[in-house]
Amino acid sequence: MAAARRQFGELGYERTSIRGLASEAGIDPALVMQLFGNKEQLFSTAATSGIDLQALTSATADNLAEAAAAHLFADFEDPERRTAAEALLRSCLTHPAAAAALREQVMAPAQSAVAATIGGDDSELRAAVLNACTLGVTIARYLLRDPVLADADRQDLERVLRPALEAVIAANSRS
Amino acid sequence: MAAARRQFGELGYERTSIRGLASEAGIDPALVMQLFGNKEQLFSTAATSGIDLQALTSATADNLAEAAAAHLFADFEDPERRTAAEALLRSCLTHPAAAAALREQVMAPAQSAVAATIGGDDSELRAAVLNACTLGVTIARYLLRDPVLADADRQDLERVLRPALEAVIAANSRS
DNA sequence: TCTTTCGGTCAACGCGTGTAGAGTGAAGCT
DNA sequence: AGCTTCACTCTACACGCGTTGACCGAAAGA
Repeated sequence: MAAARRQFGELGYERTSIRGLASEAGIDPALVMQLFGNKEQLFSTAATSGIDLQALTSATADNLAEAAAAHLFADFEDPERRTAAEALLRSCLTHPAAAAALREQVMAPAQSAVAATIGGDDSELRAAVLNACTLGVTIARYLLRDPVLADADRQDLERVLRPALEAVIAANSRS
Repeated sequence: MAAARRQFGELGYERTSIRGLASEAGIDPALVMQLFGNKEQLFSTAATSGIDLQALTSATADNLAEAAAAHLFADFEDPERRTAAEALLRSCLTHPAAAAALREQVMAPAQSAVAATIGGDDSELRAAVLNACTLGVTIARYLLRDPVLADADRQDLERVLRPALEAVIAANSRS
């Protein structure tokens, strides 16, 4: 199961084979079938478990930008939680179920939580933009491994990113 | 060739088969081999052609945020240019060559151009964050099709996003 | 007109995949 | 001890894939 998450996270859904994953785990491929029924089901249980949006929902308007930035790191700096999040993100552009899961189980709840916190005009759109920006930084840093972002200190990155998030939060009037 | 870009853009590298793409184009799969040699080569010529960073490199510090936002739309609102960009982006998380191409042929040049324009402390890091944010919005809107972002007006989206980009550009002092 | 070349097609190979079903050995119950 | 159940493995199937090399008809050159 840990092997499943690791391979899904590293290779994506399509390139991950049940045979390869089973051999990494030291078990028989057929056992994987017996336990999870399906490659699809294995993926969805591997990728959608361990998603935790509490940090976002419990934030106030004051510390929202900080919470969003911290949330970005919490999912990926901790090796335990990283694999599940990486599995979901890695396949979200090529696997329809992963895209749907990310949209409906991560982005939509996060957006409504953020929208409720910031309020004002366009709160939904601004929440969506805020999440899209953190998504972009996450992808570029941890998945795409853009050299500048991947090698940056967490503090430096947070210091640069936070003004952007705060700008989205603060611009709550139709100009 | 148009069919190749379309399928790579819609399905990603792994799910796109030469057979399927050839039948959409009404030709024989073997002809594709003969013309491009390889699935890999076909992909790289389909995905890396038509990348145009001129809008970014020729921007000044004053209109950089505007140029970056406009650049985001230019690649995806125009159906002609969209397919190539979409093909590259769709596979950038699962196909190593696509990731490398995106990093080295798109993000790195864009970052150095932006960094040169904004200058100041951490210019490289801030350029990377700026590009990551536009990348995130692009992915969420056009690839992931997040409902809020996908249905938003171009003007509304630009109005919300621009303050964020400007904040990254403007925060050019170590606090 | 005969020959060569060339754009294009056909059938096929070898491989890796997800998946199914029969089989096996140990453990637990009566 | 005998039977049942369970966790697990072995073998095999059917399929779709990228790729190849032989083949074919038409255009061009002698």
